[in-house]
Amino acid sequence: MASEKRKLLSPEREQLILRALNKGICRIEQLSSELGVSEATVRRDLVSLEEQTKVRRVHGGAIIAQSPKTEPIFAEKASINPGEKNLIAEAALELIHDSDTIYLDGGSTVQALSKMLVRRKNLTVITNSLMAAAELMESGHRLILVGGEFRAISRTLIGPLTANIISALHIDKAFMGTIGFNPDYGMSTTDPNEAYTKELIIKRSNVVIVLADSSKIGVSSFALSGGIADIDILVTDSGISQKTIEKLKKNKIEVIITQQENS
Amino acid sequence: MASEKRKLLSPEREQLILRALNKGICRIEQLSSELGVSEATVRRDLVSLEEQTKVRRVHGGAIIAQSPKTEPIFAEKASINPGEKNLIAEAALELIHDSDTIYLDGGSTVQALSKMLVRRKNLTVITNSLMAAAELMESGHRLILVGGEFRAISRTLIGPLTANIISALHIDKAFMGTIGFNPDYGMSTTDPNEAYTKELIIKRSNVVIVLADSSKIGVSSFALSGGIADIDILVTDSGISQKTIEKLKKNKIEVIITQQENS
DNA sequence: AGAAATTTGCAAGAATTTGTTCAAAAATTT
DNA sequence: AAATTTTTGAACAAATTCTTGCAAATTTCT
Repeated sequence: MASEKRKLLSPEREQLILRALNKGICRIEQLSSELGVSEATVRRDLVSLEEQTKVRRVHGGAIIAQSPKTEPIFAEKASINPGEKNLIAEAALELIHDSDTIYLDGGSTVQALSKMLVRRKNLTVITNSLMAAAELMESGHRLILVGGEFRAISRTLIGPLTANIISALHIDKAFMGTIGFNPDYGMSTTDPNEAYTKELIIKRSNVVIVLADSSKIGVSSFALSGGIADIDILVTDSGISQKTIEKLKKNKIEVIITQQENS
Repeated sequence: MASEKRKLLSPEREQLILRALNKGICRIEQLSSELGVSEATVRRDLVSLEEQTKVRRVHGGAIIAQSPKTEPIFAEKASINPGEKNLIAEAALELIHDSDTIYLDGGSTVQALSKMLVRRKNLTVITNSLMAAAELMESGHRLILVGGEFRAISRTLIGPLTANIISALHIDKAFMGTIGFNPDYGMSTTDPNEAYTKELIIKRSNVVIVLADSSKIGVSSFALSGGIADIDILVTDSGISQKTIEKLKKNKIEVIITQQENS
């Protein structure tokens, strides 16, 4: 779609290459013609990107590396730090009361919360997460899926189509997962379509609650998915720094910190 | 028959092999023809995948290493006579070509069809069935869920909210399951909301294909979910009566009858 | 503008990958 | 248990892709 005649500088090309690679694997020849440079140049860019561990080079092309900017696949992610995630989910559960209308976002922490919802009654649960939906199928709660395009890596429904249903709903409390949480800018995630859906939800919610363990804090990913001003409550663990807490409180964000686990 | 336009890079092949293996396609020869590469190359890929402990090689093919990863997301209820349903699904699969945009309804026969879609490439699959969605999660096809209220008994999304997304879509071929199929009145089902969603889909589809084994024919349920005039093709088994076939042909419905099984 | 530094494109040699062939190994049948 | 068929592993050739050195072009700095 972009055949620019103007010469591109290497940082610009690398950005374009990364964007192309986000859609999957790309071969050298294709990148060369899309960017209008020789294959040798593409190779050099890829070498540079590989040194930054952003890309994995393979014979004939390259694919995005599973770096901190990319999500681990769902199965792995769930097992990284289950104890911490469950503590955060427990704290979040305290915010949910019988007969609430809540939204559950994707992500393993929110997934942990969904497992606990049997302890509440008569909820209306709206979600874009197929994992959460599977969990709640037999729960007896009213369950609404937002619909939209399926994103395999996060097992969520995302993209413009989600707007059709989300705009018809009203949500009391939205429980959001995230890839990165930056106390200055807000939440970020890897996929612009996923970010888009998150922003839609935030607009339709009375209270926005972010569930993020402290390893997410300070991390920035590709696409901004909700600014600091949109967030009402952050639930996290004790790994968060005092400085960050102060900064968030200045932005009127309530910070809930789980108790330290005794090991 | 297979669409082999460009060369695939080894990571792409490995991805496809993993997908195929998840579906039970496990012989070297099958993988070789699916991917359009020689058997030696498939073997080399399998060796690589085995080194990553993603696959276990056996004489004649390979099997996936971690089975309890993707399978138990949505529990599957054992079907009553899977043989007949699979035959119907096989016949329906012949109506689907690479790059089609299709809709998959709920029901076990349509579910059987969804399992076979790995044999097609680059489909856009729209569905309201969580079972079908679970099946297609790793398939590589584009997958769109319609969203809406979840009905536990059928594991489908139904009701007025589904209209928001369905009305934004256009469908080539809709594969519909049903509870009852009456040659005079059409399809019927037990839940009015489910019937409502079925009718929406039928309105947005070029070709409406009903998958119903002969035990459904003549049965009428509570809520009408699609008149005879809306139906283009019926795929069923040889239990259908000649009289019914005549009646349907008068209504311009093509009847596809599966071959009798030899046991 | 001119010079220095960096980047880009090209091409030859090196390295990978892929398909084919064939003997050894494994499974199946007689 | 022997014979037949099938599958596997290894070696080799052909084709593609990668690396590297070098000249031309572009950008940057003074």
